[in-house]
Amino acid sequence: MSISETEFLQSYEPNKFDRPNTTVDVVIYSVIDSQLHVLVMQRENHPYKNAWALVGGFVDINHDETLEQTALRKLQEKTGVKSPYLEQYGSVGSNKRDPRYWSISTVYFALLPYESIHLDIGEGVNDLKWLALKNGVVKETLAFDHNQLIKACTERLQSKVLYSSLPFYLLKQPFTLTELRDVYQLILEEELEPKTFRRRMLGAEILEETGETVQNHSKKPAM
Amino acid sequence: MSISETEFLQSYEPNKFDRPNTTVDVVIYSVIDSQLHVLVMQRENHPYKNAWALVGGFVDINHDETLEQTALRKLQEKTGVKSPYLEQYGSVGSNKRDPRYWSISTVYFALLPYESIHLDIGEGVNDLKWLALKNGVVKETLAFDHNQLIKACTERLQSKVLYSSLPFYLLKQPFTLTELRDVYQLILEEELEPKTFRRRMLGAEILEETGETVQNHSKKPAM
DNA sequence: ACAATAGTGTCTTTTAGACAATATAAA
DNA sequence: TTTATATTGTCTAAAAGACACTATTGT
Repeated sequence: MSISETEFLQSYEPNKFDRPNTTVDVVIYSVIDSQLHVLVMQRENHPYKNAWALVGGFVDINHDETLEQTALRKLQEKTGVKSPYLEQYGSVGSNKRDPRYWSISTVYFALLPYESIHLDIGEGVNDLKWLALKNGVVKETLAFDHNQLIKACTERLQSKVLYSSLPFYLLKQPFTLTELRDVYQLILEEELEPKTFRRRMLGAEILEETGETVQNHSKKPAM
Repeated sequence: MSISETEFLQSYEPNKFDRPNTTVDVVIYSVIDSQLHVLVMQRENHPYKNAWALVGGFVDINHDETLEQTALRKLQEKTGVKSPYLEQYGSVGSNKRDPRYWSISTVYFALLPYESIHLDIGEGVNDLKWLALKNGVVKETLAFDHNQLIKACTERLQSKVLYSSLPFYLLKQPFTLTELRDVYQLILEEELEPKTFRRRMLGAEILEETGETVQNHSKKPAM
């Protein structure tokens, strides 16, 4: 009196149970004019019509093979970048965060050098713009819980930065050690001792000296 | 020629779009006989009928208000524990990981003192058992991608342990510093200098001395 | 007294921080 | 030469590691 797994799968009906909506949102970071920014898009449709929101959208189970592919697809649609630094922050899910329905959003964050970005507004979106981050938050009020998501992602980013190479992904290669230190300082919102910073970076043996020099103001460093 | 948000919401039909199945799985850690263990349940139904799997199940949008509540519900059903240490690892989602359908699992991990657990098999489950962790993995092959999930969670746990108080949640209070050190060593799978360990723990000012002593083998510490 | 384990003293090494000193190139 | 910024030297302070030593209690 039992069926095999094959028989079970053949008769499986996914729509027999109520399920949450599932979306992916991406916090896209870049450095513009010596300030950390996040990309947002203006929604063309309800809910939150005309409000600004994180880059994101529904998981398309007919085209996306994985959650990460949903994130990459959204990111590429808007910025043209195919292989960014992309990391999952985590998921938020509740019956309150989206007025339509019980909703889960899996949140990713991406780090892109500004020079590699070619914005493309695409469908379902009125406009795109960059919002400056100050103290880990943006001033403008965004759709859904997206202000909170930015805050949480930025805290995660800050906590990971000091002993990692994440900020590399915000700069176009090659870069000087001073430029790199500036980016660390932007993210952490605090000063770093130049000497200590160099010691750590060179000690980590991730960097490679190019021999090139820069005629910016005075001397020039390596990468 | 446009409708208001209220009108939009009234006519919203969630089932118009295909959506993934959404589940929550919990990696429940506890220390038994000086070994780190993970709780698994034997599935009563297809798919993977009779195979062992992490404690978990579908998000019930009619009863759960948040994703975390789904995790807490599952955890309480099986262990009776109401307020464990619970943290989200993240989500995995793909069209391959569940033979039924495109599936997202949001993975949590929990730390419980073994003494506070009262196992309850409940419905949909044949049996429950603890699997010992060795080198961050369990020997037995589990359903779905659950072996990978345990591995990933354990790595996360290891990376967070050293400068945190997480292992406190695996011990029943009060405990001795030696017991605490043993737990750190179990998780990290390496020896810790007793002197250095005491310095750090007492320096962190999270612990409180009880004055009590233990007649275990010889002398006795504080908490 | 001895064995076993808890806990301390203290020396060495490593790492971070502070900050003065030097180097280079543009104006 | 002056100025601005990059880069180094070096002293100090804090933390981690090593390891021998002392303390307590059951046998």
